Amino acid sequence: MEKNLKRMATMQRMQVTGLNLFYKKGYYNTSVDDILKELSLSKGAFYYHFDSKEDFFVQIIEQLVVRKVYSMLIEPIEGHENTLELITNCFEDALETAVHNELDYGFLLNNFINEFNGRNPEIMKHLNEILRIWEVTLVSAIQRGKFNGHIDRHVDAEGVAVYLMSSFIGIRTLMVETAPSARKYRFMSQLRQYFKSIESRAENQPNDTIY
Amino acid sequence: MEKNLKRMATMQRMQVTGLNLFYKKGYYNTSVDDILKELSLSKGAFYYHFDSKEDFFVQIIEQLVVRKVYSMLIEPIEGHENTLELITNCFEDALETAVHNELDYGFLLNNFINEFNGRNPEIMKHLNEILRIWEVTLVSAIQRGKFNGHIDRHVDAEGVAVYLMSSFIGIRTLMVETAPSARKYRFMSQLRQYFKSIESRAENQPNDTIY
DNA sequence: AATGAAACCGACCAACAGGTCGGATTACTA
DNA sequence: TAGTAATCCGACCTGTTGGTCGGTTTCATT
Repeated sequence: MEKNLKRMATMQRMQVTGLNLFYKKGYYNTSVDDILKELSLSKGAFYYHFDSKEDFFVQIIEQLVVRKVYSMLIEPIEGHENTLELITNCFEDALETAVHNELDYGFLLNNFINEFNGRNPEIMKHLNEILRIWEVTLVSAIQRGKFNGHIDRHVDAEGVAVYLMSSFIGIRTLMVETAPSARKYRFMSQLRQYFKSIESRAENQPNDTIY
Repeated sequence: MEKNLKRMATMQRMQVTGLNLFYKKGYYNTSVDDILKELSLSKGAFYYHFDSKEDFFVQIIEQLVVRKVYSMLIEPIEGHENTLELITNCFEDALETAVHNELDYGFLLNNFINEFNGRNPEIMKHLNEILRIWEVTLVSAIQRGKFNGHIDRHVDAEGVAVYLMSSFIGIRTLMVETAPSARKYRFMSQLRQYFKSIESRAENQPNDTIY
């Protein structure tokens, strides 16, 4: 068990800087040597731990990307309170992080999906899987909201989920390079506006105490 | 004038297949030879007409991408009728085209922005410029709507524009590979829902004849 | 101290990238 | 039809890519 410690450490070091570079420069535009140079490691070390560049990236997805998406977009909306509020805060936090991130290149998933779509089905499978989990999480959050009475019973949970994902993916692209903070603010305002339109009507009036 | 005819024809042929390949495989992942092979042309012909691969791409943006965005997203919403309806129809058409496009790789602008962001400022300048024009067009459409009385006077035009762009960019990513038609339908439903929430109140009631 | 496995090094390879260039074709003009 | 300019060809150059491999270092165990 403890033998693997060094192995794990090296692999993780590679994966972390690998993800950073892939995110910054793109997968196809980042060479294995680029990553190795940053780590002062050799080709031998790399191919000792990973079968290929592709295998390396798949492991990055499974080890790092999945976790990132989980902690950023999945777990924050798994509570049982007012789900619209949960989602609002979740998006707010995620976008705020992006604003303060000095080097922002947009939504990780979006970038990679665009890069691999139609080119690498194997990797696309992994990326789509993450999207699917996000979607499922959102759908069940909306349904919880409907059950809780926070969301109007007539709204289409799947529709709302798709709409939310779309807008989030898009705003992350729009926030790179051009007025991220202002755009975040405008986006959040309109998101709240939209949420108001799918809230249960009783929510807006004082006569919602149905106990 | 007529001398340039052949020149123009060849250049355009190169640009058209160039754009297709760049869209399909990405800029960095498409070699000049790839394009030339498809056209049965030689390196010499390419570098006779274009200074470099980058120059080639810039010209593609100016000649083809700009026009595409214009005819697809700008011109359709420049009318003076109910602008929310114009935008709805515009998005509907654009997404429908995407659904029927056998090989769809997402929103052209989004793909390229993700690929060049942080890597090629020169090209990013051109892409951001197109985004800006789209934004301006949307903003003035919303303002026209407010003036017309179709849109509530209190809504933030810039906010709506950003929200619309975001959602469109995002849905185009979500429509690749996974249930494009269903997602398009859900998206459009929610877009209409959102639009209802920014319509002028009088619009929803029969007592809106203010003449 | 000896040993053997795990971890790492770095020279090397074939394939391919963008770009050059001297020459061959083609097409227009006189 | 001769000549000249526009167009195109394709061998070639230099640098980079993902990947290989024989060898060296590191380190726990005996």
